[in-house]
Amino acid sequence: MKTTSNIIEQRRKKIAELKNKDVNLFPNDFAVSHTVKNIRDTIEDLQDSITEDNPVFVAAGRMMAVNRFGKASFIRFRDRTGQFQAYVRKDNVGDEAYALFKQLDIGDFVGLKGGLFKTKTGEWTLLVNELKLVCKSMRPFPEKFHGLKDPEKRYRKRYLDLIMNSDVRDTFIKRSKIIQAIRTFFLVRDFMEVETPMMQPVPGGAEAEPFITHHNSLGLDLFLRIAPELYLKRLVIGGFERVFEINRNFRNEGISTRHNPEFTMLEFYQAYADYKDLMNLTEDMFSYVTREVAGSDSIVYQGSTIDMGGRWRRMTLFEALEEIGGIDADLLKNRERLLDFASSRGIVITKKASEKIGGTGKIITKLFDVMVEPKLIQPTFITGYPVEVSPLSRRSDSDPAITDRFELFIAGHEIANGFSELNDPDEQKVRFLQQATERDAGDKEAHCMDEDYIEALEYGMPPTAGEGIGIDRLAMLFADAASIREVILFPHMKPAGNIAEEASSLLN
RNA sequence: GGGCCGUUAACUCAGUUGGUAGAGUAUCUGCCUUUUAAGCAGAGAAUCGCGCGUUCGAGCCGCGCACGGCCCA
Repeated sequence: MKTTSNIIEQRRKKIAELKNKDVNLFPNDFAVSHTVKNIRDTIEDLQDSITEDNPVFVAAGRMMAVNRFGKASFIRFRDRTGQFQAYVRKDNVGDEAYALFKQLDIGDFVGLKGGLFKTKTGEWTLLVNELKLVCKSMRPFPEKFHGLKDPEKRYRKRYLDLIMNSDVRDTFIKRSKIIQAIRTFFLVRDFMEVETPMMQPVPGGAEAEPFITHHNSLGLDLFLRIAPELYLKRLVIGGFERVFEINRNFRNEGISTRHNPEFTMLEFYQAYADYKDLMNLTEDMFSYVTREVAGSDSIVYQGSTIDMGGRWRRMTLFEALEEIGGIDADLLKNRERLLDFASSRGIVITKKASEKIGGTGKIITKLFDVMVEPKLIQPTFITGYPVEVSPLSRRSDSDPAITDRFELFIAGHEIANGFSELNDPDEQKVRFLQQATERDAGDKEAHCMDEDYIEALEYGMPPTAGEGIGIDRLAMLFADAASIREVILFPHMKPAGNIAEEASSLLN
């Protein structure tokens, strides 16, 4: 315990007085029969026929503001459906209840019963006949006008952020709606929602460094999943031809405005489809979600209007590099010139990518990240990814150097990644071995060999296409949020001092 | 990992050249039965993120650390 503030002491004292008067500060028997929305809907429906006696409402909520006038007061209270004003008069609620009411604070929960009237200024207001304390708050709330702004406090005490900042509330309501819309979209298309392991003996399905955990009784190290991909494809092999999962992935990498170590991913797989089908499906899905969530075909993100309806531009990686990145086509075929070009632009190519013998895939995708990606504001599918950066994708029939794969970019962010699945077990094995070589060379993000997955493929996976979509980044788009922390309820933070100490002593 | 910025009352923020800390809101007391950032009168409230240093003297200058934000890797 660090600070005991004067303001909290005062409140504690008041609480002690209430207890002495046998006031139950935390009752659990107040029966709520109306929400604020019910009240507003009734006003909408009945209008002029409303009197102070009829109809009568019983509502409850947190007191957000109080204007006291001696023997009468206005309060504003809030429930999950909205905020409403109530008027508490001593001669209406009685001396005893009004005396109790005078002891209450902003932040307390109250139960209210009464009819409706219109104030001088024309605002419909609950005329309280009965008032009960439903829950006492022991701490002072942030100031009503400026609210809670300090980002560190907002993230650490998200509950206060949600109470004080309505735009934050709206963001998370929106996020929930996005996920529900996606779920509906898939369910009506005969996809089945599944859950696959979060703890995996071999981490796979993506190129990333995993978190390691340990199972005591099995004496076994396990990895928090970096992707569900290989398990979802096992389900396709098992006969679930259309599956999707919306769940958390964990990647042991830095934290930034676009990265949280745990993040939410949608992955879905459809048998007898290819990557082109999925591009069409993605357009349909985004168009549907946008209409459901934003109520139109477009959204505004960081000042740009983004058209989410209709069909989107499709171009290959090389086309994008030439046309948008302004890179000469001949350059793209020459490894040394590519490296020179990158260094002349101050683009750092990692050692493992530049030293690697053979393909130029990693150099090219890096150039793309820097020179093209930020410019892809309107939704754009990029296709033609090199085989070496796509270890799980099916090789293109027309060009053996590339795969049947796309990525989707919106507002300069990678939003989705999809491809026709590699279902030839022997080739998959060769690809894994290639990755293993890179792993041995020090690339911690290279894909792991997964023998069990190869065996599964050997039983036969029908032609299938699959896709992953970052839900957090999607939520950022709809919420017009510049940072991923604004769309994750409890983003990861370093523990604040004493919490870290307490946690370590807990383990010892 | 690097650069820049921030951390002062419950909240939002000021704080001059280095001279023992200010406002608004919130809180407390009194008045007030149609307010809505209510009003009037009064009062209380600060380990200036933490540590070390410089100095007669540090919120302010220096060094280190912690946490956070933005940008870069």
